[in-house]
Amino acid sequence: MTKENGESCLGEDFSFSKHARLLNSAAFKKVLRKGRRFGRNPFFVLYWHAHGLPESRLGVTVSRKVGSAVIRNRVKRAIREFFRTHRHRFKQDGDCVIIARPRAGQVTSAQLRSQLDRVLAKNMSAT
RNA sequence: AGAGUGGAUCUGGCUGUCGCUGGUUUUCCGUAGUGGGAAACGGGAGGAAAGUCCGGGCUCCGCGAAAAGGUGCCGGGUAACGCCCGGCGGGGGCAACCCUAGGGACAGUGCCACAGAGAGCAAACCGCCGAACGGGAUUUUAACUAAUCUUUCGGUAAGGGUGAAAGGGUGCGGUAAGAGCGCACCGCGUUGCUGGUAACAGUAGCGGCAAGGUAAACCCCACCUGGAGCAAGACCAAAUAGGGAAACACCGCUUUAGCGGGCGUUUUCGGGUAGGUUGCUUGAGACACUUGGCAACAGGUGUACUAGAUGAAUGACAGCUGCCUGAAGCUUUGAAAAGAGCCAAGGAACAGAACCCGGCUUAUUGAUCCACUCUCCGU
RNA sequence: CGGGGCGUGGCGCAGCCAGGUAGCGCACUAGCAUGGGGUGCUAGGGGUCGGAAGUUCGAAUCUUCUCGCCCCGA
Repeated sequence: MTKENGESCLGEDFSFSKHARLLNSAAFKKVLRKGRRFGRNPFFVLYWHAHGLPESRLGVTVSRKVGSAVIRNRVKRAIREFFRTHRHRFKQDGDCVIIARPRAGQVTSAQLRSQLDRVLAKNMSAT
């Protein structure tokens, strides 16, 4: 745990194991109720809740309104890939929940990544 | 060469970097035990994984019948089926071939709107024909002579008209006019014979139109089905609240023993939520060869083990290269029409396992192979 | 993943089981009553019943397939 933690602080580790994910319904509810909405655009809504642990975690919600099972899988993979590669830009001591809105199912993966980049650049500096 | 029919298979490949997930091996940390981390190796979506329309396995509940529901030409296959195969009947196509919920309407009940004279033990509106005689009208005649119309009674299902459907069709005879009234052929029903396991087909005799449609209306007949579903079920088991039992302390009754109460404290028990483990992937299986069978399929031998996630993995990026379309231009064959090659650029669908099988249905890109039919040309 | 329900004018609903005329309320248009508006009265327009096949003489209704929406089971 301690070794891996030191690497992640340097921003060189691109792994994304189970420790970095929200794994049950209670964790999601905690972030959505007690956390704060810090970013929003027509494709996503982002929530943040500080938990005190040294490692940041991610939860992704894609409802059935986004599209079929193939489209939902594509959106989830794009969001997780972005979190994995841009993890150093997120704050390290909290949980993040990204909810995809219905328009996210109508664009390509590259467009999803650029939209996430814009919403993160705009809102992380403000916080 | 063109047009078409049926069936089968596949759903691009290779390399690199960064990731996810389960398995095996090694190793590190920690523990009474369960465990946590790292590295290496080799696995990781489909023909429909979909819709959930059927049939099963598996699990729990129930176990007497009935009700309710389903299936429906015949024979076979199958664990079973509403599926598949082979036949029969009907319909379509020049043909290869395709489509077909296809039992029963003399067991019973219901419905057939509108239109039409009549619509379910049928019916006479216009017609056609005959008779009655008397009255009237018109024409005609030497003459109430003849004809037509009108009235009444009767015959008729040929023709018209209505309708989805009007109680067989065509032809000849027959008749006052007509009619299965008679005859021939077709159709229908029925009895036999022949072929076939059967559905049914063929054929002979008889009957004489008696028997309209609708059962995806109720229904009858034959056969089948208990209900729910892996979020089934089994096991482990926090925090909080609540329940049972015991002990201590307290209160009431009582001389004590003891009995009762329930505020409190401690211990303990079982149920059970979050959560976890299991069910969970080796199977009525797949592939190859072979035997039987027209076939579906069945038997035998051999080979390999081939996804198991659970806020839910199977991905992202880059390069090279096959496949398809291919503007303009260039090269080339050719008299021309047109064809071939190079090439920018673009395209590659439908879609994501959730306990597992067998089917059906629906969505869909491109390619390859096999068999067959028709038309044209050449030999 | 599994189990149920609903699609009918602009909106909310009948009609479907038992097949032949698509109707009700609000809304819309026009006229009348009023000095004008509201209100009231009269008249009218607008849907082939989510889509496609089939059964039937005939389908919103019966059967099959399909599309969309909603609800329930942690």
